[in-house]
Amino acid sequence: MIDPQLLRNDLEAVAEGLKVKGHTVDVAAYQALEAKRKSLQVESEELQAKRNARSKEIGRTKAQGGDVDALMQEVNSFADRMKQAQVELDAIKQEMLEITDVMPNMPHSSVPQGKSEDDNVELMKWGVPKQFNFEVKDHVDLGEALEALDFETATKIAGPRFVVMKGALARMNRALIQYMLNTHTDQHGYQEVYVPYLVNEDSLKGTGQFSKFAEHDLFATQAEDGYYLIPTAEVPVTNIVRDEILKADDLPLKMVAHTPCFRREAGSYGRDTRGMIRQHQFEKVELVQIVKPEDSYNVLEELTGHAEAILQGLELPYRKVVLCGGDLGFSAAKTYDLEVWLPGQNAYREISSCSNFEGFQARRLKARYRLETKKTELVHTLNGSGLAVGRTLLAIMENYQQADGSIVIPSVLKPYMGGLDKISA
RNA sequence: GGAGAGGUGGCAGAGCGGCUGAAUGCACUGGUCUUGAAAACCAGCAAGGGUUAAUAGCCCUUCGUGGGUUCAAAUCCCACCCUCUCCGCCA
Repeated sequence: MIDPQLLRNDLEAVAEGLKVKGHTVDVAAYQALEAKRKSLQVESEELQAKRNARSKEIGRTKAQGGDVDALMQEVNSFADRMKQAQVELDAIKQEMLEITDVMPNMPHSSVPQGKSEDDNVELMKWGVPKQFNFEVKDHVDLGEALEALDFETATKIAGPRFVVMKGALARMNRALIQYMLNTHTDQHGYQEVYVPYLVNEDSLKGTGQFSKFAEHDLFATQAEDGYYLIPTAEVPVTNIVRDEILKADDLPLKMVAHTPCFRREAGSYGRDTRGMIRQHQFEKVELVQIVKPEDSYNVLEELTGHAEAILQGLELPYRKVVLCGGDLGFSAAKTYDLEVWLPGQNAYREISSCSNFEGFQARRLKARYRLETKKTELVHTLNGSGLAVGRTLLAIMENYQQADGSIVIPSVLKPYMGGLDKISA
C-alpha cells in the first residue's frame, strides 16, 4: 500500500510514478473523495467528542443525584447525525480503499522506463556460454533419455505441469537445496527458518499476493479451511514480522527458507508447457531481509549478490537485468532478475528475482521497528530467490551435458552426491 | 473429534456499565545516589488515525474479531476466531 500521506499531499507525483508501471490514477476523482473524507471525518470526530463529553457529564451529575434529562436530550439531538456521518465516512473510506488497494508500488527513481520485459535493461553478464561440439539437447530430452525425468507419470498422478524425478537427478535436486541453504546460512549470515506451506488470507494480503489480479494464481484448500498453498516462501517468511514492532538492534533480519511453491499458472497455457520451466509445484530457496529504510537499497545489491554467488558457485553463466517499470511486480519498487543461460533454449531465462518493496509490504503488514526517539517506523522488506531449485537443476542438466547424454555434476555439489561425478544412463 | 478453562499494554496480571487507555509487578528509558556498577529512591513509558508547518497541542479509535443494547461498554447480549489443559487419534 502506498503511503496515504503521500496520496494526500502529492497525488500528482504518485500518478506520475505509477504511469511508469502502466497504472492510471484518476487524480481529480480521488481528490474529491479525499475532500469528502476530510470533512466527514472532522465532523464525525467532533460529534463523538461532544458525545463523550456529555456522557461523562451525565455520569458525574448522576453521581451527585442531579437531573440528567436535559443532557440526555442534547445527546439524542445529534445522535442520528453522528451515526449517519460515521456511516457516510465508512462508505467513503471503503471507496478510497478500493482505489488504493489496487495501486501498485511506485518504482524507484533508478528504474528504467518501459512497457514489457523487452524493455528490461541488461546490467552485466557473468561466465561464457559453453560451446558444444555436438548437438545440444534440452533438459526434457536429456532427462527422459536418462530415465530421470518422467513427465508422463506425473501427468497420470496429478496432471500437466508436474514432474517425477528419479534416482541421481532427484538426489541432485536435494543436493541443490542443501548447497543453497548451507551457503546462505554459513557464508551470507542468514538464519534458516522452516515455515508453513499453507497460509491464511491475511498473510497473502500482507505481502500483496491477494490483489484482485493475483488471486486466481493461487491454489486454495477447502473454502471452510481458508488456507492457500504458498506461491512463494516470501509469503510465510515475510509475514513473520506482521503486526510486530521490532527492536532496531534486531535489524537487519536475514532469513532463508526452502519451501515448495504452488502456482496455478492460469492464463499462461501456451507458455513453457514443455519441461520443468513452469510447473504447478516447484522448489525454491528464498532469501528475505527486513531492514531499516535507509539500508534497503544497499541490501538489494547485497541480496542479489547472494543469489549470484550460487550461480557462480555452480559455474552457470547468467546475466543480471533490471526490470523496467512496466515489468515490475505489484509490490516491488525495484527488481533485479538473474537469468541463467539455457543451451537447450539458446537463451537466458529467469532463475531469480530480487526485489526491494520499500515500505509497501510493511505498511500492509504493520511491520515496524522502534527508533531511538521511541517512535515507530515502517521497516523495508526485500526478498529474492536464491535460487529457484527446479530451474537450477535443469540449467545444470543443459549446461553440463555431455555428448553421450550424461550430465557432469558441478564440483560444489559432489559432497552432497555421495562422490558421484556424473549422472549417466 | 469429545470435555473444560481462557483471550486486557513488551511480558505477567487486576479491573461493581460512568473520573479506567486501563491498578499492580517485571522489563525498558531518564534522573538522584555511587570512584564505577549493583541496590534503593524519583520520574517517564501502548498503538493507530485525524487536525496542524509541527516529531507542539487538541481530538477520535482500539482491552481476540464482527455485530448489538446504552447518553455511556474492557465490563451486558449474540455470532465467530484463537489459545491452553485433559481424552481420543496419529508422523
